[in-house]
Amino acid sequence: MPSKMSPDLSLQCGDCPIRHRAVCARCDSDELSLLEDIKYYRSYEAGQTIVWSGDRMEFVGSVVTGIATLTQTMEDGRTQMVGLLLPSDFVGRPGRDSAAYNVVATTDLVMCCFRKKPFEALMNRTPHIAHRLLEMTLDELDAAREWMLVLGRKTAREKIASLLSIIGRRDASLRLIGTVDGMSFELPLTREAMADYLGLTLETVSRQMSSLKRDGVIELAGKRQVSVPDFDRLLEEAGEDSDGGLVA
Amino acid sequence: MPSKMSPDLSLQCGDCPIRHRAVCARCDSDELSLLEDIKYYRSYEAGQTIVWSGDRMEFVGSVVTGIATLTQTMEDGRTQMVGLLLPSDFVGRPGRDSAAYNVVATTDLVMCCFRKKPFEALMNRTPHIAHRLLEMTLDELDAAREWMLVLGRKTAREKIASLLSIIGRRDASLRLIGTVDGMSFELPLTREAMADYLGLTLETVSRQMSSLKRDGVIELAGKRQVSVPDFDRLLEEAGEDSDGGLVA
DNA sequence: GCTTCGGCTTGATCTGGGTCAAGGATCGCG
DNA sequence: CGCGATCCTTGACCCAGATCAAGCCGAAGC
Repeated sequence: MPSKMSPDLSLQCGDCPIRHRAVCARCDSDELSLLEDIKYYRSYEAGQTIVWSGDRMEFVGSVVTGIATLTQTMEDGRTQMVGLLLPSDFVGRPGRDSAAYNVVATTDLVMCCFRKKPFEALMNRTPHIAHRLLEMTLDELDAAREWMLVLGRKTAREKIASLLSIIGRRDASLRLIGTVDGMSFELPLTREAMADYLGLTLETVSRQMSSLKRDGVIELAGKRQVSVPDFDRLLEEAGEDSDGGLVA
Repeated sequence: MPSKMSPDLSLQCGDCPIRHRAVCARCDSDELSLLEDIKYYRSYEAGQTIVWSGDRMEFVGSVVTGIATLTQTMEDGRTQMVGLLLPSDFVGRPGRDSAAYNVVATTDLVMCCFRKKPFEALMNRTPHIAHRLLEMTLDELDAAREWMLVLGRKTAREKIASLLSIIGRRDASLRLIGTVDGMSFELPLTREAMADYLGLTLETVSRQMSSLKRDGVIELAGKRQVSVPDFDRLLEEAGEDSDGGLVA
């Protein structure tokens, strides 16, 4: 999960096209080369489950390209997404040996993985990395709690607007674009995945998307390409005061 | 937030009646005495706000007695509880200088506080403590995500049952009682606070409590004293498979 | 070109939980 | 002992969003 507070200061890891948020900005090249030694890449196809909740997880790592989601499921099939992983986000629970959620690739996905044992050893030897990991976990916790407010107290329309603002903001920061008025991005989720994120049904998601479009809050080119003529308007629809909002 | 996975292994800190979950089990007495040097106690009255979201927070610490909550509020007053702090729970965000949520004492409360700067310094010098802090944050993250499923996908009745099962379980573990059938505990929350935790209204909470009582899932002595004749039945009502459930 | 299929939209209807409103129980206090 | 005050319960009604159902659209395959 993203952070508004901690910009991505981390060093480039070898030939990875993304920067590993797990790697502290203060790490020297020695430490980077240690990371280099234990890393490997893996690709997954859209729809593939990377780990099942409860399974042993033998690596940690970062998303390089593509989108993954963390979901929880009840026996009767109700599912709730509890995390959205975009490029540069970290996956894994150092110190835990099994996954607490299903991790699913929703698009084709490339991950840069580190074998867990050596990574943990490195982490224990390298306070900066441990420190950065705590930072990241606190960021995720903030994001999760922010999401609790969305799930518990917002209307369907506000939920959709909140999700769009988060994805838009995240997309802009990945592309190093300031939040100027008028942004445009590709929605990386199906209506169903959006519904699972928001605790809604896909029909309600669809209706509210149509409604936001009808009211000029967003424009849709096709079903997935979204542009937002006025970001503050979107934030208002999301029930957030136009500055900050996330992580008050 | 509690952990099922990490039992409270930490050493007793000086004269605190609780064990500080922040302190790693492997800490030696030297480290404990360092903690001893920077700690102090504070009391709060029921209803008092300990920190406001966004305010500078100059300490971290543990709840000694009483209950506190973490809440987020929208401008129009809708509020969502995002964390429930029971005795021995840790409060604070090492490395962050301002609070992300309101911290409110819902009963009279005593906290054992550590001044933040020295605590962070100690943490940086003491990998075990840093490690334990990461553990605890991961536990809180699990709890928050578990709660996202509750908020997003459960019915009112399931939400109530989930909350009761969490409080009951937590209470039992504090008192070192195994989850034998037949537990009994004092509800530390008003109906309104329960509603804020569950994303419901207080009327709905009240109705569902009555309904669970009518159906023999719980018994109520007065408004706050709850007994659960059959814990598995409660878990079933909560929509959880009777083992584990939390943190799958 | 036609067919199929997954993803999406839209309509009609139903219902869980919100809202509004009227008390009831328990407590501390003068 | 009566008076608020706080917290809780219960009833009547309503509406946002779920559910059920019927297509639409665009890409892939033949």
